[in-house]
Amino acid sequence: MLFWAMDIADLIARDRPRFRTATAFVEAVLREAILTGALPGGTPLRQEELAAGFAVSRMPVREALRQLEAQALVDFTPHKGAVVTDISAGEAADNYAIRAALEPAALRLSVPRLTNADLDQAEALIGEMDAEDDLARLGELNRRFHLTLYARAGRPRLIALVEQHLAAADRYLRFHFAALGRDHMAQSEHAALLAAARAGDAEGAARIAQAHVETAARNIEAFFARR
Amino acid sequence: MLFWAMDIADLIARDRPRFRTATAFVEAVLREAILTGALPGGTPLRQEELAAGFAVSRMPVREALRQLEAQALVDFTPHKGAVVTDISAGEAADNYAIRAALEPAALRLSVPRLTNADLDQAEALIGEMDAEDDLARLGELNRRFHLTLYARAGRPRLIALVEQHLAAADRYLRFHFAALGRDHMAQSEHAALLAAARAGDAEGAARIAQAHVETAARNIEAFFARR
DNA sequence: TCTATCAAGATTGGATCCAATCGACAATCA
DNA sequence: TGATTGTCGATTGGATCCAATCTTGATAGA
Repeated sequence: MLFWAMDIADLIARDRPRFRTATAFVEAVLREAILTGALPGGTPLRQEELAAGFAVSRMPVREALRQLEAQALVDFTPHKGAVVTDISAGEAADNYAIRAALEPAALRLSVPRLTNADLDQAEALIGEMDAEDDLARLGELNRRFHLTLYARAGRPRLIALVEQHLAAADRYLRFHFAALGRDHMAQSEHAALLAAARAGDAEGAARIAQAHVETAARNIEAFFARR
Repeated sequence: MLFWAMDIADLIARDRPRFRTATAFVEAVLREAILTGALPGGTPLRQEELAAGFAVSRMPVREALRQLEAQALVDFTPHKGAVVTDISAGEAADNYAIRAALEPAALRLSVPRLTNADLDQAEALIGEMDAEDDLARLGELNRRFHLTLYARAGRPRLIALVEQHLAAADRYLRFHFAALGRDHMAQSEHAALLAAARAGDAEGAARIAQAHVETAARNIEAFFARR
């Protein structure tokens, strides 16, 4: 049977129609499962097992796995199969190095063009984060807050890259929160980031964002060192 | 028939054994063809045609196309097929924005740990570029020069991202060189970059690299504006 | 006891076949 | 005449089957 075998029937009934092809559906569900931690790093992904779980043949599964491989979410070895990429200290360091470079760049482009509606939405998201306790929701809100501030960068590929790495970082944050509880420091940094954005200070916002990511990187690094 | 139908037989005989699977082979050849411009942007990629050209079934072709899609080298539309991503001004701007952010970051990590052998190799590559006239070779040398300086960053995913976008940039550079001829300015910037690296000045190298990428971005932008 | 070899089962890679979808063009109706 | 519908060819999506490869465990030999 499958890990979330009980929910999969509902999932198919609910979400499958939203996708044009079975490949797209399988890919979306697997990515979600990996990013939320439902499929932990190191889990082997047997094609036949997944195909049975999704009630499709092995082929859409194979194509979905290929795409996940290109997103560095699974490791593919010829004739051995796919394994969920495990979250090592090295992987985390890479992720944060990339984000520390990309997110300030996105802000420099986006901040001067943000509308009041964008800024209000970002502020609302900070409020929601204060009230939210569920980790999965918190990660989602955090991502949406940051992406709202990057929305006007006008560089779709750049933003897609940021989004991808932001989502991957949720896997580390899960550890982080589990170890540290709620991160009040991050919330005050979010407020500072929003204030800079509202003031139209792109350079200041970029600096805060870089420091924000680097702080998170140090936290995770310390966590891995203790473990 | 296939675009490079005459060479494909030799290619199979020579390079196919170097790959464990047909999928990997097809993917490598297609990527090379796209990046070198042999397959220009907008070219539709029919699965059956490619399969016949590579003397395989449609399945490895499909898997290869999925991976190329995740690398933004082809656009995939359900039930319509794959098309080589065309090089627009927007795509180029994205590429350069990403590189302008990532390459300085790579240098800050790598420069302090470069060995004399690394630096000598980079210098040798500059010499080779002076002597080389073939555009394809020039792009390859340019890429190797930059990657040599990033080699000690110790962030494999970051470097892989840089490598991928550096390779994609060759498609724009092809236009650039075609329009402008050899770029002497870039060569002197390479020399300045190497000098900073030799002096152990990571920050200075990062600044030069960022300016280097931004200059290239402006050149390409101007080219697209004229066209 | 340790190592090497080999055979069987499991699992993936690749080929072929069928179904679903799209595009274009012709036919029909307002 | 113009819009709509329907049909056919082309092309992709998905299922099933076979081949190639890996893993595991048993067996033989030193």
